[in-house]
Amino acid sequence: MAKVTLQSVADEVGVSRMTVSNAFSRPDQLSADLRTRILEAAQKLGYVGPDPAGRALARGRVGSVGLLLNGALSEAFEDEVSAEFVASVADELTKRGLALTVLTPPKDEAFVPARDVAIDGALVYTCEPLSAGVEWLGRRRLPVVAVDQDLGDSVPGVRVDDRGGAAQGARHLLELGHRRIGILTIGLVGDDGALGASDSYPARERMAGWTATLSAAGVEPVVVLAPYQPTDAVLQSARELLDSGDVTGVLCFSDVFARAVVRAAEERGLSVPEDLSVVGYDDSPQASTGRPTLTTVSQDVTAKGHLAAGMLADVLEGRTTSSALLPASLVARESTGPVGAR
Amino acid sequence: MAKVTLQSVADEVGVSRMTVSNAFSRPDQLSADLRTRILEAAQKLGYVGPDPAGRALARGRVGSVGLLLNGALSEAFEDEVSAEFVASVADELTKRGLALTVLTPPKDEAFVPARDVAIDGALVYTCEPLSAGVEWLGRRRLPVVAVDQDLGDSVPGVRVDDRGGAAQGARHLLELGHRRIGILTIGLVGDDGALGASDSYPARERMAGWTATLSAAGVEPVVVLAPYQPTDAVLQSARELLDSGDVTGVLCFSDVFARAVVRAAEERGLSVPEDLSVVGYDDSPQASTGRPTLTTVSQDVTAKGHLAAGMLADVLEGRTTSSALLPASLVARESTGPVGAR
DNA sequence: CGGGTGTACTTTACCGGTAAAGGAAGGAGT
DNA sequence: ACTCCTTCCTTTACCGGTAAAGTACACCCG
Repeated sequence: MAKVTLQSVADEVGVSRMTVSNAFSRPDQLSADLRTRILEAAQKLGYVGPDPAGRALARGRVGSVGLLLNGALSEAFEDEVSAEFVASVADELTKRGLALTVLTPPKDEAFVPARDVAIDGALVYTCEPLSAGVEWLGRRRLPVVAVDQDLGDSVPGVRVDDRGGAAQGARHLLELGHRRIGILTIGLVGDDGALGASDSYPARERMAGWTATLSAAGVEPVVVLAPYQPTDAVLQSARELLDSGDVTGVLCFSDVFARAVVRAAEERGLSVPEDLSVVGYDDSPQASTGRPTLTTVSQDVTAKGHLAAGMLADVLEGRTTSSALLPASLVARESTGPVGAR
Repeated sequence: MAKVTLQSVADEVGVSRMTVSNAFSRPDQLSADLRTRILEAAQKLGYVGPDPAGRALARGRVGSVGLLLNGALSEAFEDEVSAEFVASVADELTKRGLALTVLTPPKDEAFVPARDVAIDGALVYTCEPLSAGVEWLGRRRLPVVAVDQDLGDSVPGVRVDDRGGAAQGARHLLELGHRRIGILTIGLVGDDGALGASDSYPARERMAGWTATLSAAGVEPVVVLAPYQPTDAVLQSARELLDSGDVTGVLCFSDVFARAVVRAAEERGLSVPEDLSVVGYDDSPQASTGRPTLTTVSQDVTAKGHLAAGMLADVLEGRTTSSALLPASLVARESTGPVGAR
């Protein structure tokens, strides 16, 4: 079967190639009658519609944007909050006539998604700013929207008021009378296998929010780092935190971390919140599902996704956009209570 | 800044366009020395590398494959098991030099991802077979690999032995002495809002495995349907199941369903597994994390993703492939026990 | 009846690459 | 010295579309 192109349909009907193109892409440019005939001929020949690759080249737009994620892709998808974000991004993009292409970290030099995949722009989601992927996107001069991250003033972004959210969590513990407070935040596994502080936007901002609030009250927190994964490593860090200081309250980087702290507390015969108050972060589904339900900092992830995707779509349509800062709010649940309640 | 193309670099160096193309894409076709000069000139002019869109048209291959998901995208991403699958697919594809483009269900006729996005092939993941997306992929004659689904003999696929897995779950309960058994499986919300049986491959096969095994033992199960989402609707169905029959064991379509059953049981003052045994499905993280840990049916989702992606990549490279059936195995944990243990 | 305004197509001129065949020059083998 | 490879670069011939400007004819109006 010879390949079916616009031209073959044009020949069949006896019109110009351009007219067939219009029949599919700009119906208002030809008479309804001719359009019908063209569509029928196309059907007969088995022509499905304009080839996206050819169209992309001619139009100069591909119709798909990239999503650049950090290292382990599985992390992003397995985390309920990230997953929700990705879903809402895809959702909004579809509305705007764009598809979503996942830009994974390259396995080797031969194929680098951020360099080799046809996209019109990209969303950069919690990558460390120095990521090679970000650099390629820049070299290609692709429009980029940063999410939960600061890529400089020239790159518009959507960020959450992580500092403010963290501050609310800290204030909450202070108001409950806690003075010996621990922080379980995220660390990056370095080359030597040891954990170092993460300089990602959320890590930095949340830490800033916590420490600023606590030190204003004269409280010096005990800080312990935990890796993003796996579960037992997180649990290990949680144990470490409980053992290293006699804390009555813990501020966590995520709800997963908070759950680990709760578990470590139970191992030690401590009840939450009677003996230990725990504040999570993200308000992921498990915050309200498990027991005790977690006091946590909530953000509207869906709105974040819609907004980020919309911003990128706007930029691609030639509109100008400016960065946005979304609010975060404390949700008090069962995992926190007055100090010394028992 | 004028657009920088292969040609402009060629002019700068004084070689043919083709040579510059080779410098980037086929280094073995020119001398190392010339290649260096070309790369330097490219750098100087700000030429990043061959434009993916142009390359796609010329090569006839785009370098990206689609992933067609069912209705709500958020479902796929929020489910830990699906997320893991997607991650492993993306992982394997990257190794094979392919990117992953998410084909969302269209919001309107104007933009239909499965029709309008440039891809070389697609993975179809648990879509109801009659999905419009699948049809478009067929019309475009794109290579497709089906996952957890039967798209006919002409479409290669990766499936899990859901029937066998379900049978193991059922046999497990029978061996523990259970004779009054309930099944909480998935239903589709129909147009009228009522739940109907799902005819998806996993739903059909698991049900077949359960009922075949149970009826061979002379047990007639109580079957209740639950929607995939949201949590409280699932819980409602779980309550219904417990109320509608005096069962001592329940076989569930997923671990989420199983958790709902456990919760409904607790509401009624029943302990798991003393008063009620519950079998989940999928062995998702929450099966081993929460309490009680869930007896469930495990499958190697990562292997499934790698395999499916690899099969598609093989097809694109001209190799022939045949469908695969992966094993499923029962993992006995705390949520099941001998009938009448108390 | 001349001129302005649509409507409906066609023409022209690209979009940015790559595969495969073509040639020219240098070296090895006999 | 002649032939046969190789190596390295160039030539030719597309890949499948679209934007924008051009042409032709019909219609409306004063």
